[in-house]
This record gives sequence, C-alpha cells and structure tokens, in this order.
Amino acid sequence: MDQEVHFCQKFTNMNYHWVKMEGSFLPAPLNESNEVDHFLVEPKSDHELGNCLRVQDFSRDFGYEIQTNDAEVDENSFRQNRGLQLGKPSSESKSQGSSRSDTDAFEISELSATMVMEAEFNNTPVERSLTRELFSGLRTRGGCATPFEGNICDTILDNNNIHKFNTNENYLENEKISDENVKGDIVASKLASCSRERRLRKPTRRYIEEFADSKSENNKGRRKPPTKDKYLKVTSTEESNHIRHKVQMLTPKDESHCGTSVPVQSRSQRRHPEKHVPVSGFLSEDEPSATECKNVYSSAKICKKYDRRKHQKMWTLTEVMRLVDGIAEYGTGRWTRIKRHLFASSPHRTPIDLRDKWRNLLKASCVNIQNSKGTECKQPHASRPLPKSLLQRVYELANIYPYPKERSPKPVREATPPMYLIESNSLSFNWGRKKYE
DNA sequence: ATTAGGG
DNA sequence: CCCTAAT
Repeated sequence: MDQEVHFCQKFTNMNYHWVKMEGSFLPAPLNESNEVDHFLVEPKSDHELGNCLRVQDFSRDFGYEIQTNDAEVDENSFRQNRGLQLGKPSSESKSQGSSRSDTDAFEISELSATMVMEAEFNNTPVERSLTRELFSGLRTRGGCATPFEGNICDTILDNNNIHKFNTNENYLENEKISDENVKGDIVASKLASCSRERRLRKPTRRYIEEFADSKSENNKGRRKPPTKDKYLKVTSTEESNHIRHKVQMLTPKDESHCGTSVPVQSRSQRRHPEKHVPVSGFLSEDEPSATECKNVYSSAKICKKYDRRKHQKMWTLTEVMRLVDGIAEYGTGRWTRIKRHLFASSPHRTPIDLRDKWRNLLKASCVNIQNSKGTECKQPHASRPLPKSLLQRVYELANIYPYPKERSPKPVREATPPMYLIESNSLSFNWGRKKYE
C-alpha cells in the first residue's frame, strides 16, 4: 500500500499522465515536457488563432467524439461514437511544481486525447504512415504555423506506451467490442479523407475581429494600442485632481437653468458610465473620476471595435466649460494641447472631439444670435440648452479665435450683439481662467 | 502627427 | 462621432 502510494507520488511528481490500459494504471510518460508546451503556447496573432486546429477537428474526422468528464457520460453514445473519455483535469494530470492553471491542465488533457487517438491507430505500419501523413499535412496546411511541431508529432507517433486514456471502467469494457478489421477500415478511410487536405475555411474578417475582441481580454497590452490610446493615459492623479478641482470651482451651483428636460438618472446608472445612457442635459457630477475613466476606456480599449457611436458620451457642462477654458487659453486649432492640458483626465475625449464640440458650440451660439434678432424664436428644443453665459463666452471666443480659420462663420463685427450679451445679469457663474468684461 | 472639413 | 485630405 505504501509502496503504491509512493509509486504514485513518484510518477505524479514527474511529467506523467496516468492512463488506464486494459484495466490497469500505467504512467504515460510525457518525456518531452518542453515540447508539449508547444501545444500550450497561444498563437501570437489572431490569424493563427483562427487557423488553429482543435481537437474537435480531429474527432470529427475520425468520427470520434472526445468528451470530458464534465459532461454526463452516455455509454450508448460512447459506443456509437467510439468516444474517448478524457480524464478530468485534476492535479494528477498536472506536473507538480508547474504553475499551470486548470485551463492549461485541460488543454493537456485534450492534447492527451489526441495523442491517445494517434497512438491507438499506430498498430500497423500502414496506419502509422497514414497518421504521419495526416500530421505532416496539417503542419503545412495553408502555410499557417499550427501548434503542432515536428518533434511532438514524432513523439506522439512513436509513443506506443499510450494506448488509451480512460478513467471509465465501463467504457473500457464496452470498448472491447472493437473489431480490429473494422477499425482498420474506418481509420484508413478517415485518415485518407483527412489527408485529402480537408481545408480549414479561412476565418472571415469579422470572425477574426470578434475573436480578437474576446481574446484580447486576456492579452492586455500585448498588441500595440491604436493611436487613440495615446489619449488614454491619465497623466497623473495630481493633475487630474487639480483639473477636477478647478472644474468644480467653475461648476455653477445652480444648474436648474442649464436643462429643462433633464431626465432623472439614477445613481446606479451614473456608476456605470459604460452604459452611456443617453441623457439630455448636462450632468456636471456625472464626470467620471480618473479611475472610472480609466476603467471605462480600458474596457473600450479591450474592444478594438469599440463603437463610440453606439456609446456616445454626452458632453457635460463641466466638459464644455473646460473646453471653452482651453480655447480661451490656447486658442482654436490647438486641440491636442487643450486635450493634453485640460482633458487629460477624460480619456474618452479626443482632440477631434474637442474640435467638433467647439464647432457645435459655435453653431449653437449662432442659433441664439438668430433668436436674439427675433427672426427665429425657436428655442433649441431637442438639444440641450446651454446656459446663456456659456454661449456668451463661446461668442466672445469665436470673435477672438475665429474658427474655421478663414471664413469665420459669423464674425459678427459687433453689429448686433446678441441678447445674452446685453443681459449681463445672466452671468450666473464665474469664469475662472479669463474674465471678459 | 495634427488639423480642417465634410458626412 | 467618423472619415479623409491636407499640412
């Protein structure tokens, strides 16, 4: 008994897989532990991933079903499919001392299944050669680097110690019905059809992208982020705090004037800015913190195809004010600088966004000019109404820094100052950086 | 790389 | 917000 335990432990410590062969335990050596890692190495590119061969591919070709212990075992289906049951990814199948996760262990099991299959068919020289052909064909297929390297294939094929990888006693007995001749025929035909280069369909572009999306969660930082990510880096907590503080100083106490139809947004919604619930009206306090921003956009970074159109972030009043501040300081056309200095804590705003927002602000101010003339007294109904003071500042800045450069939209050479210029009382809050008086 | 302009 | 041309 002790000896048996010791024996087991000894082999457990080594790179052995425990297999049952004809009812008795046998250690199936994984001598080439290094080479086994070839199977575990993740493909470096998504393209490779798309072309990777999976165990299922083999099982389909062989008419075999590879099942794991996780699923309920149906003996009949086993008999029908001549299935192989894999050992549960337990600690026994793992080499001790290695830090493999359970997933890796499972991959090992899958690998073992493939090995078992191959070994099982290597009874005759014909089968062996067929198997070799199959593997060589697979290796070179499509010019893609499959995880199957030459050495491991040879190892598999030459390893006749592994006959069966089975932990199910009943299955072992049922499997005894196997008829060598029938098996040989089936194997031969299957292998032949396999070696006819069953082409793996080249994954569609969309498939690759979607796969990359899901896969890239595990591969953070492996791929060089797109250029947009340049704006993702939150410079420093101090700086962002500084900015936030400044912004808070600028935030008007009373926001009742800056939105008539502001739908109620629950706090839970605000805590999940990923949802980007479209909200009309400015919410100065929905300004996510720097860490929140990071989280939001890191999730956006994860998905390369993060569709900002579908997850539009409303411009908050504080953001608009910051933008106006930045333009007042740096002028128009220096969006990157504004972005760097004032929007470092809001990574979802690109310099182009700033410019676009400024264009919209100009448009908005022009609308109000028309209103002031009384020609079109259309309140900006659907859009978020801006505080008059803000529009005033936009107007002033538009005169100082005309944008677009050449043909300024409304130079408004002090011809007819808009209403909100006259109503100086409407200035309900203080513009911190620059005073226009 | 950044900006302007149009969609 | 995106795309593209221009700088």
